[in-house]
Amino acid sequence: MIALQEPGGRTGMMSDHSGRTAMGASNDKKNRILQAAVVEMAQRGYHGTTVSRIARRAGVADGTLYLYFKNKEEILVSVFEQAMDRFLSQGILELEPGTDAVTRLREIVHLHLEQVGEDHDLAVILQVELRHSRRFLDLFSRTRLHDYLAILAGVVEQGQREGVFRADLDPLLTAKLIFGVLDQTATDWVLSRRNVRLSSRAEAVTDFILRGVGCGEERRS
Amino acid sequence: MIALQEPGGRTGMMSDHSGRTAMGASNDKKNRILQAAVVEMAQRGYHGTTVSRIARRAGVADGTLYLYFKNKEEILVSVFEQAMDRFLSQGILELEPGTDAVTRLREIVHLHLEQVGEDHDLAVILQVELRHSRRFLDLFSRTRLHDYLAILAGVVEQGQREGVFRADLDPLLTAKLIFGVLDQTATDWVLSRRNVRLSSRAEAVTDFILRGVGCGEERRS
Amino acid sequence: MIALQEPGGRTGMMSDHSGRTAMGASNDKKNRILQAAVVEMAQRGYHGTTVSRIARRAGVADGTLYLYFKNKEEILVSVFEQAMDRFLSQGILELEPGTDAVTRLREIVHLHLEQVGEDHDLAVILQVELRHSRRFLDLFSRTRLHDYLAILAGVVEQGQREGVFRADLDPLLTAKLIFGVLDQTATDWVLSRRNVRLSSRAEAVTDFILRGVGCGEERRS
Amino acid sequence: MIALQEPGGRTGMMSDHSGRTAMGASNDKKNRILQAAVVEMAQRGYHGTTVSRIARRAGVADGTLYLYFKNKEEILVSVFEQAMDRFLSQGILELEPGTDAVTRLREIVHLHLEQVGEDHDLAVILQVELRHSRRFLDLFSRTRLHDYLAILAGVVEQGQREGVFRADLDPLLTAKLIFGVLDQTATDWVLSRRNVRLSSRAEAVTDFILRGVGCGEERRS
DNA sequence: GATGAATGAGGATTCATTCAT
DNA sequence: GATGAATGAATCCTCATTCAT
Repeated sequence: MIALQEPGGRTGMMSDHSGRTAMGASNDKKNRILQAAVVEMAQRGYHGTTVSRIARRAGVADGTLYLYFKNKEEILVSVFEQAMDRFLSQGILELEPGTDAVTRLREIVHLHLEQVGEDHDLAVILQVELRHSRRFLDLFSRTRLHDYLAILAGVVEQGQREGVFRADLDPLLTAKLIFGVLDQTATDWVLSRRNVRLSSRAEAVTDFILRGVGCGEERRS
Repeated sequence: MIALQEPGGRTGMMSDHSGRTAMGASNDKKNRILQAAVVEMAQRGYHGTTVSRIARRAGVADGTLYLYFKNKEEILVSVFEQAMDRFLSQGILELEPGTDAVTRLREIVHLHLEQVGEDHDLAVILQVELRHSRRFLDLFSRTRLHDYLAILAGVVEQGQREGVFRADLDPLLTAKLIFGVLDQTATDWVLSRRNVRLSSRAEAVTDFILRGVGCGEERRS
Repeated sequence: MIALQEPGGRTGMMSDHSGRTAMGASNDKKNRILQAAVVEMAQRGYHGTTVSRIARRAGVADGTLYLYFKNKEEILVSVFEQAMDRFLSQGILELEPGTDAVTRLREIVHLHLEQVGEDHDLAVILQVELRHSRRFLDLFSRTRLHDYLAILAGVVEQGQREGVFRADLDPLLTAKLIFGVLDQTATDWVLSRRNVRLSSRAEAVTDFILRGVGCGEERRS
Repeated sequence: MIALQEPGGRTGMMSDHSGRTAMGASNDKKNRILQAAVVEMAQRGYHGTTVSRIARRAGVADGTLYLYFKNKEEILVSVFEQAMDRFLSQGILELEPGTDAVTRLREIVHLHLEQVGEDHDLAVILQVELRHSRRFLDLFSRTRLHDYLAILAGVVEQGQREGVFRADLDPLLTAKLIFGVLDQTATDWVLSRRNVRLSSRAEAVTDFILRGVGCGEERRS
């Protein structure tokens, strides 16, 4: 699992009793660099982020970054991957498939918003910086997002089998629309920066997804 | 065509009867610069776009850009504004409010996708490059997008008054979710670059917005 | 012809009356950069030469170098080519072929040593820095040096036809050995840096080439 | 094999009876470093050679190099000295002076070309890399080369005493010209990299040195 | 003696912006 | 208005050297 340690020197102390200093320290430093890159990128944006600033924030020399990453781009890609990993690994991909489609959808919506809403820096990266170039966006779309959409599409199909979702839906297209709703909600939250929890919108969003805007009368048109 | 404001306010006076030379030429040059910037930005991305390349493509000297724009950023902001203007001005803002909400929504969806799908360069800018930095995203959100969302919210309210949209919807929140669906559809199209027309998805999208994924049975849960 | 102007602002004045300032100035600046590179390279060596130092010596900004040269390497290659051009263009390649082989050989030896001995900075570059890497040495060998050796070999053949050079000599091999004698003489002069003129050794060198070390008795062994 | 001096002077004491471990191992590691440096330098050139690469090739840590050499330059100087030592120690300096001058010259030529032609890596260093900078060239000229030239000059003088070399030759100057011929032959071989043995040219070279290019008729001019 | 992680000075290159013509 | 040569600040990256373990 990829959990970020806190930077700031605390983790250096708590090497338990395992004496695994070598790798522990190395991992620690790499994580400190990544964490510094996250903060820099969230604050200054992808191109405003300089190697020197990351190094300074991480408390290491500029050259040290190159012991852990091939170049600047690799650092930033790692930040993206970490953000995605963190977003996806904590729950969404492991939702037990036993439950019914509606419940699963509800849980996914909740988890999605909860994950994004948990760390504002990572949220900025996920919702803004990650979209930075077509290259990244493509990368993002074709790897992680693809898995995510597959899960959503699976839920749609499950719902169709259970007879609770409309049978005429194209599962993948629908998955993308659902993702659009979630993504827009997250981006709106990142930009508006109100003091509400992002996940507090989960209900309304789920409702929109399940029922749309209509109240049923339109259905026969 | 979109009328671009003159910078500096001077040339705006000498319109019409003065012949097209003075302002016509000026406007022409400025437009050429903007057009060049659009193409460069769509091809190379926001940060890959250099002043020199824009100038070369526009067929003017580097220094000339600074006669029409204060700096590079202003050029790019103008490109964004132009993209938004072009997107919005062609219909959406002028939809006659006489029709019923469902029809209006259907028309908006159709127009949105048609507009974005019309010019691929502008679509890339709108869906990808515009999202690069929080700064631009903020700008985008707070100005033009805001107007757009207001219109969508208005349609939602209209639908509620007409009794065809659920009364418990928050109009603005719902407007954002609708926008999310449209935006995701557009982004997906830009990235996948298939040879389908973007507007061919209008039906499915409208349907999703109006009815959601559920088939009604879930409504009472 | 590639003659170096003097750097130091004198040439800027003497634009005659042609008013060809644009290209004149441009050429002037490029030459100033090249001249500065020559001095830097002679003093600090190939790798001790930095772009900044060249720029400073040339009296221009660092970035200006890149208006005239693609990168640092191109500057240094130009210096080499200039050194070779200057060395070869002034006489050796244009020796009238009417004279007898011995006279021509004598003239070549004299010209070679005179050319190299004329400008110490260029001599250092020619005799030391040019040998800097196999890459340059190869380049040097395969282009300019090749022409030079062909001329020398031609003189050898001429001498053989005239019956004054031994008939059993391989012309090209002999040309290389002659070049070796000249080159070593030049390098020795560059390194020893006595106050003798390099060309003062021309007689002894010619003599060595023509007669070798033996006094004839050895000939029949 | 060439005995390398110990740096720091300490280990030089504990020779022979102490077993081969202490000094043997030390010498071994130092030699491995030098060998690695030779290969790296021949392949990548003087400036392309990094401390890390030498260390990696030698199978030691970067820091270890600094236990045996003060800095990078000292390693490279040692490589040069080793190359020169190896070149000179194997015969040339120990040619028995009993023989006549012509035979000795013939032997020197043969040995020179044989030595250089024996190890291509060392040949590259001797003929190309050593010439990189005036600094190294000076070092080269003033130390080992000086001894070599003295021997050549001695042979010239001997030949003059024996009456087989012309009496009007300046011995040292002549020695340099002879060296020039040998050196050029070696460089040419290194660069052309044909599959001929370098020493196969010994005859032609000796012949050139002894008789020059003339066939005697010119002698009285 | 050995290690190799860490350092940080140094250098090539880009590019937005200016300004003399 | 138009030009484009010139600028120089800014930035990524390399690599010789050190030093705690």
